[in-house]
Amino acid sequence: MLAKSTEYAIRALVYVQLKNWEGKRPGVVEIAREIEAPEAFSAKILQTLTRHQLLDSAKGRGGGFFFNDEQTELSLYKIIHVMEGDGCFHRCGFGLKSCNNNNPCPLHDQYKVVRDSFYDIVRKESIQSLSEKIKKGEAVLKRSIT
Amino acid sequence: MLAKSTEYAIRALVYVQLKNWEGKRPGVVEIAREIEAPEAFSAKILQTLTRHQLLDSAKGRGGGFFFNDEQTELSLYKIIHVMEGDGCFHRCGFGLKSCNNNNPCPLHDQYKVVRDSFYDIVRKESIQSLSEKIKKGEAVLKRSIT
DNA sequence: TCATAAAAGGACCCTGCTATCCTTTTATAA
DNA sequence: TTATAAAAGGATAGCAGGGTCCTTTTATGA
Repeated sequence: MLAKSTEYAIRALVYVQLKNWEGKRPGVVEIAREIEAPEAFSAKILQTLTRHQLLDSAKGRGGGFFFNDEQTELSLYKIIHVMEGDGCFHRCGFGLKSCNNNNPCPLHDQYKVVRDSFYDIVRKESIQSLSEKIKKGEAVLKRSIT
Repeated sequence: MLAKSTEYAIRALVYVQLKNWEGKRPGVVEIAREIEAPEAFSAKILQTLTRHQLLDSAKGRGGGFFFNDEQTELSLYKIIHVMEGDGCFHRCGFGLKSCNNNNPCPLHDQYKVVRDSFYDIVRKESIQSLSEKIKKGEAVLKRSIT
């Protein structure tokens, strides 16, 4: 459903949030290791996120990634939008270009329900809400080594 | 959500079903034109479908594609399974390899609902049920020219 | 039996997403 | 003020999915 780069982006941002709450600013190497993503590719993705101002970064010694605006919640929708556009919330499940209520494909109504409920999730959930769950131990960011 | 080739496959099969009901066996050229898909690529997909026996074909003059087993419904699930496997019904929405009820990612429960309801749709709906809708004029197979 | 219409099959190309590498810029601590 | 740690950025490789083309096989109607 989501592109791999988008999945990495979300995992990376959650990790940054968790570290920020500990007063730390992780760098690319650490982030990539912890979210189990390739290092160079993670760097590219973090670059994209900072360029679009979903994230802040500090260069030079002691630098790293962090959220400057601690107030506003960063919804998953915003991240998806930056990483791959929002086509997946509009496209027809059947592949038709002009599928809508007036000109519905045979799957239109059923698919719409699925697509819309996914949309609702990514509007509601945010980097902060996901990070909270992990902090509380209700969820995990990567495979638990056990 | 679905691969392009899977979308073409479903549209092609629906078209074949509609034509079969008229007592006709359409060929690749006609099918590709009517479902608005590239001809050579459609041929590849139809080949895959017949090889997996979701569809029958007759070579030579007067040949074409058709359903031999008129009784059994062909669910969308079967088509998806043949075209791209069923990974999309099991994969974690967050990209984690070992995400499950015991080791949930922060999106696990919400995403599961979406994924499962999509699964239900493709188990219930079939080439026949979609074709019926089009026959009754409740839905369209391609952009209505108007 | 032969010309022809049709599907089957194999080889290949192209594009976009995934991923890597190397250089440049920037900030800081010593 | 200089060595170093870190992100930014550009160029490019790898690969899978999407797509094309050409040859082979098969059936049939004339």
